[in-house]
Amino acid sequence: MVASVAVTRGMDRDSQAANGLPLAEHHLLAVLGEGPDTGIRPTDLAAASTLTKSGLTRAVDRLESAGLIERRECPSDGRGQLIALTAKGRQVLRRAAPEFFRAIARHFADHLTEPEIETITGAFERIAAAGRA
Amino acid sequence: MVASVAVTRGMDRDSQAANGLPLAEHHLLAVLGEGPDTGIRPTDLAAASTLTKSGLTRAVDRLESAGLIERRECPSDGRGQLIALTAKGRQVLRRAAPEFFRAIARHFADHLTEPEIETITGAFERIAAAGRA
DNA sequence: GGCTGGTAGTTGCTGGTACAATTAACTCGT
DNA sequence: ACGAGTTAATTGTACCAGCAACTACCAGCC
Repeated sequence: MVASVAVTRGMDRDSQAANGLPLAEHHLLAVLGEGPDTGIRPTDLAAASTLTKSGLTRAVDRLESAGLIERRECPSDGRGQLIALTAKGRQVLRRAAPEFFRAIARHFADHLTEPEIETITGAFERIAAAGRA
Repeated sequence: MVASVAVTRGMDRDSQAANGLPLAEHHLLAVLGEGPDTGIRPTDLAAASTLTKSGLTRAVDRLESAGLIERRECPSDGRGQLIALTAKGRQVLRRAAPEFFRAIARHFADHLTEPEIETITGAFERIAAAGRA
């Protein structure tokens, strides 16, 4: 717990310094960047992030006001929507990526050996999946 | 990040259900329970927890109002103080411990193998130490 | 077709946390 | 012994997150 908070806080500081975005919001952009261009459903985005549905709503509000993402209507479900990166959002993400990876190294990966990283990645993927269940 | 938030949130729910205390506060009691009976300095307690100094001040306020800990004057430093468990706090901690360990198992350890736990414990201890530096 | 049960997303509200500035007390050099 | 600089803890402020209640929409059954 202590370690994860230390890493998260360090990354959050760096993220804010680099592009003004809190870590959670940068992470949303990153998830969107890896998804289909048509966008991702808010519920799925919440599950892939560290936020609940309500927290996601506000984060999406902020990012939308900043012009980094947009809400689109969902063709298959009148209640739902699709969240997608704007061109600006894509650019911000691309420019921030190098520093983001350096931050991961500084706060996390540099303290570990290669086999440790393998182990941790696999184990935590399993835990995250269990949390979604 | 996603995994650690999932674990933390699950544990927090369980902790609140078990004894009405948020995870962060239960953790403070646990740290105090393992320290010397004379108490621990707030700054050290903050470093051993997930809180900053200011967050710690409020958490200590709450736990003190609840009668679980007490602030004592620090004999060696007039500015400082020593935070120590009260008898009631010690009792609450003891009663909550079994369920707390079950929660760790449910949300974390049960998903992992023994060697994975070894690896992760060592690695994260290192990261936590780096975060304190 | 209409009704019942369930799901998607939003909003009012409350509480916790961090940051920065503040006060009080310690330490070291002269 | 005194003053400059540092450290311990608190507080004012602003923000972010979650829960629970709400609205709008979908799906399946009679």
